[in-house]
Amino acid sequence: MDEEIFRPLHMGHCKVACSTCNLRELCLPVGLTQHELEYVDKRMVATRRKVLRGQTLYRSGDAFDSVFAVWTGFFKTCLSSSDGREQVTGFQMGGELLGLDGIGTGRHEVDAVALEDSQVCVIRFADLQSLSHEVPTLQIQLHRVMSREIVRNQGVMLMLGSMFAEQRLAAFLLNLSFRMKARGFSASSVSLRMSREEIGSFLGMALETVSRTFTKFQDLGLLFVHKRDIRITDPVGLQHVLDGDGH
Amino acid sequence: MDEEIFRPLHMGHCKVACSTCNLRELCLPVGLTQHELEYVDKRMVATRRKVLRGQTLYRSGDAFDSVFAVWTGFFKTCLSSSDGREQVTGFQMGGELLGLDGIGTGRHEVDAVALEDSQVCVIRFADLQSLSHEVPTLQIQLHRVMSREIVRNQGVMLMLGSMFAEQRLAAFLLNLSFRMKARGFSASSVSLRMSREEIGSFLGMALETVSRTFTKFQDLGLLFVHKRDIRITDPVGLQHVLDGDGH
DNA sequence: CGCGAACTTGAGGCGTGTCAACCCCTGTGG
DNA sequence: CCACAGGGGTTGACACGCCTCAAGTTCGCG
Repeated sequence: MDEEIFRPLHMGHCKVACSTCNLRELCLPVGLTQHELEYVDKRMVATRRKVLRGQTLYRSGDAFDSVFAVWTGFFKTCLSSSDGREQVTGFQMGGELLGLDGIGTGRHEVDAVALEDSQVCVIRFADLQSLSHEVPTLQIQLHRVMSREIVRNQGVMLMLGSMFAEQRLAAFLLNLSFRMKARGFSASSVSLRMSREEIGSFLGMALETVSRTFTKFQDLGLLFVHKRDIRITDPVGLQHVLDGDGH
Repeated sequence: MDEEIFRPLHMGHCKVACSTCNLRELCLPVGLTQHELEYVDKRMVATRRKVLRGQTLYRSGDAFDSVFAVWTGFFKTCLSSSDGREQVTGFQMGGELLGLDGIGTGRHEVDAVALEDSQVCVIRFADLQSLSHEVPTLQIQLHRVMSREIVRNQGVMLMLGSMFAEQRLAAFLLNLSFRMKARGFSASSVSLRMSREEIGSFLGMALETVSRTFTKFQDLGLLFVHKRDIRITDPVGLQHVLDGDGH
């Protein structure tokens, strides 16, 4: 495959330093002291891996031995059932962890696919576990991340179980906007990295409904849509849609 | 309140022993050696708490300091959004853990309500964390439990996002049946502890649709319904419904 | 005995999925 | 350089699954 040509760019074994990473306040080591960070740098063997757009970071069924922190780029995770139904279960951006699904069984339970050229920090889970013995803050932080993932997924369940299409899309956009803002990007100007189909799968609706709802939001003056570029002009209005004002 | 009368029965400070618990192979300490189990008994201060039917074990917003293992009985967890929508996010039975949602923020994010008179083991999370330093198997096990919770929730997302009402109810019943069987109960004779409304909330459908689907399953010869007693006569047929055979 | 909660069943309407046509953009190969 | 194919997106017409509303039943309990 052509990708072999790019191997030198993969930086497959480049050493990673959390202490100097600009995502450290959003990522696993949140709240660690400088001293702890440097200790983690020394002890945790994390390498970096490049994943090109469309490539999978891991697949359902792959043996689990590492978790991955998104450094640059954008991912989706999706779960496929035996009969071919597919559900996007989340989108991950800088500082977010991938692969926690594999801990339970020792095998990954979902696919993780890059939606744009991306780089992840590869963290061997055995290392993380043993290191968290020595750095209690790190252990606490790992537990927090996992717990938040549980809560986040329950929020998605609320969305899928009890909202209309408009509310779901509003929730999705506001969430995306919030996360972009936390990473220093504009909260109003969102560039979607995923297709209408992927949004629809995540939100439990047909891609046509996603498209229609975008145009409806535009007609309502809440945002401007141009392909995958969204400019949110009325976040408060979007919040009202989410809150169900008008139903 | 009358419940004060029953205080002596609450066994609020009764010492709990994992090593002699008949749920130990389903609960947090799965896979620990006898020696490790006894060590856990000595070091982990777990007490037992009784929760009567309809009472809450904890509420969203409560300070988090413990996780709970269901010993006897049956619970639901539900998430309520600001505008009063409510979503049941799960049902928990013997050996399953409650309260993991609170780790991330230090406050519980959902309500946990007993659906029948129940007893839980109260495990102070700080104890669990420090003990897991000394018993690596325990730490691994905790991580597994949390990971499985994440995967389970993603399965629910698949259900809510891409299945018809019949498939959802089939999935729900088969899952319940499976878990009952794992606890030594009959897989075919299931006694529901929750109302149609609670099932509907969990499955993202109206209670009337739950009711109608039950009768439809009965008409198809898949099961017998009598109020909350379900007798599954054709689990394979139910599985076919779940798999979407016929759509 | 009567009340209310839980459940069932029916009728009708609404939200959204499905199917199809069409447009736009990009990449490819003649 | 243009023709063409293909993927992604939009829009419309229609169908259908499920929600809503309402009435009726059963059961447990005061």
